[in-house]
Amino acid sequence: MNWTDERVELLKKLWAEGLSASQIATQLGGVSRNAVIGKVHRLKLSARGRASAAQPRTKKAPSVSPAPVQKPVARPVRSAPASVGATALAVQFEAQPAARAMVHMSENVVLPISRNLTLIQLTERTCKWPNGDPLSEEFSFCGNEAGEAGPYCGYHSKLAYQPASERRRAR
DNA sequence: CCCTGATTCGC
DNA sequence: GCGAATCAGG
Repeated sequence: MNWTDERVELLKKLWAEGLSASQIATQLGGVSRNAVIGKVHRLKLSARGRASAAQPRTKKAPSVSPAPVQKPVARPVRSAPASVGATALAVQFEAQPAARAMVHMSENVVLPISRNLTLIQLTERTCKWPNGDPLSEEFSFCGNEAGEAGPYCGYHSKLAYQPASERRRAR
């Protein structure tokens, strides 16, 4: 990939918006974050808007208290393979408002404070539970730290539907 | 270990 | 000019 005017413009824009070099790299595609940083320097853009200051990096969700949290959801029924996708979807949309409610309830109350990442911000270790309507502007992914077992954080892995074919199989 | 940007230097 | 490797740091 070469630095076309277009790509340079996009780079400038995203850099000004405060995205990290790696995020910009994944958006541009075909370049590494090193390449982005190198280019940024050659363009003498290093300063970057001064405004926002330091790094927003991981704010940890308030520490987990063992407080018994009720599962906000109806569980998917075990059979009906055909409707399974729909069932999972239903769970998702039912769970979400409940989860929000939980956050606002009291400070003792626990979990799902999502980092609300966009698709491109996901890594192999961020929870990929979707938040909200995929067609809306606010659509995001949970983004909390995913467990070693799967693509979701501890909380969402309990809500996620696991296809039988992936429940116990390598290869 | 995850991530960040900065710098160096062979190409 | 480019960017991988490396460094320094949160």
